[in-house]
Amino acid sequence: MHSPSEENYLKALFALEYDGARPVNTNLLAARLKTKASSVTDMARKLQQKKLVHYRKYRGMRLTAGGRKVALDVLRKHRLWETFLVQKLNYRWDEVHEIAEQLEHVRHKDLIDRLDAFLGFPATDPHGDPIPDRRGVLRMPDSCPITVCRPGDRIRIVGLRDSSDELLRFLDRKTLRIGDTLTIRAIDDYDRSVRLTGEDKDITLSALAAGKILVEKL
Amino acid sequence: MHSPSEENYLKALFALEYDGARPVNTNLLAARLKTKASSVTDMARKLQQKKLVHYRKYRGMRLTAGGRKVALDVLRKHRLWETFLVQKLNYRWDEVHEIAEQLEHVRHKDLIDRLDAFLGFPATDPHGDPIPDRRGVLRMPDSCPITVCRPGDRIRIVGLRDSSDELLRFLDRKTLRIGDTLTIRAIDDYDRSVRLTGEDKDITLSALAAGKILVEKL
DNA sequence: CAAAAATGTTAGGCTTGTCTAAAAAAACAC
DNA sequence: GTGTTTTTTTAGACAAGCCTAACATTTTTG
Ligand SMILES: [Mn+2]
Ligand SMILES: [Mn+2]
Ligand SMILES: [Mn+2]
Ligand SMILES: [Mn+2]
Repeated sequence: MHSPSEENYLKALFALEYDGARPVNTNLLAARLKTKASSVTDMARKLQQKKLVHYRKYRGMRLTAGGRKVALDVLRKHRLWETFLVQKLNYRWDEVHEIAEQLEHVRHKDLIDRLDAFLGFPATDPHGDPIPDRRGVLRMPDSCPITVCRPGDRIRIVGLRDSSDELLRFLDRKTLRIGDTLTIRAIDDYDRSVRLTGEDKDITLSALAAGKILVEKL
Repeated sequence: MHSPSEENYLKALFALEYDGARPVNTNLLAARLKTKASSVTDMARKLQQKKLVHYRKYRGMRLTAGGRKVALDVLRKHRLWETFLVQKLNYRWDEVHEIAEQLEHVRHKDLIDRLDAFLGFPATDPHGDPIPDRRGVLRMPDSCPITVCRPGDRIRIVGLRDSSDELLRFLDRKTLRIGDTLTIRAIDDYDRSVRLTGEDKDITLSALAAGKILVEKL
């Protein structure tokens, strides 16, 4: 079907398009995949032949409907395996990405649907990212960064703008987790830093950090 | 470290040595891996360079201590993943081999030890094969084929001579499983076929089938 | 033990995925 | 709009892993 490498390219392509890059530039994809532009060009031609992307020389790539479906299948696998690793094997949320990066390429008829059932059909992965369903439908999160909240708002943390290990460990140090319920106490006029309180916490976040944390208003 | 292909060669080498082939012939390994003799020769040279096998032209291969350890690690992973697939994802025992063939190559510091703990440190896989411990120690099974039993013996099925899908499905049809306790009723003088009874079964096995089933006497 | 058969190795080629360096095209700047 | 800078593609190379066909060695056999 598709090689691990092809799957990685398609998943990266999906992520970049999701973030608004349309079409996706050669160098952008190269940076994301830590590879060289020339390798990306080679893969672009191969994926185009397989009708997984639209590609015109010097004009970048876009996923076709078929390529998008493959990308969503890989994303589903990635996020379900991450959920397994955290919920069942007690990994920390900053340790699972690289393992899932390998597990997402394991291929078998209904392995992933059985894993989904075993995990109780989770809606999101350990980082708060929505898990595509088996048809490839991705729930659009109804959330906003903390930076757009007002003092007095009651909020719940539902996701992150990115899941870099640095951000994840930062949140661990602040004892903030997906699902936490908090109240915005104040936003400082000088540096837009945010003071929040929860159960038994009183936390101050820089505007930089607050901008990475996605919440829903309660 | 080692590529999936190298790991597959080492695991196959271990299995063939375990069955008594020492040294292992090029063609034997080629048949086992469904590849060509010339590919095996190529890999022999590479594994020798990595000091994972001893190899002399025209004389076959033998695992070194290092190669044996790698093979046992892969075997451990294979059997633990098989156990996971059967116990947690409800796969049948004849479906899990090919999936484990992929999962065994996933590499991460203590993934397999965590999986081991999650499964409750199983001693054997779904086919009754012993699971090497983390140091690479493989418990030697104390079992014999049904064919060497005598009428009147009380036995427990503990393993199989091979785990081919055909044998596994044959045993399913006969409602025989690992762990079943049975009594040998008779061995026919004409064709050495065996009649056994258990809980609520009365089964006749050909000598061919009986020779594949490993039991311990109670 | 010499010829024949079986087994194993080498030579050369293919594919996938990667890279560097050179060339081409596009975008930017004045 | 022309020249410069940036981006992208092409050309050519390489490693891994596999293949076929030709050749070499070992084993078997009469
Ligand atoms: Mn991956
Ligand atoms: Mn995630
Ligand atoms: Mn394998
Ligand atoms: Mn097994």
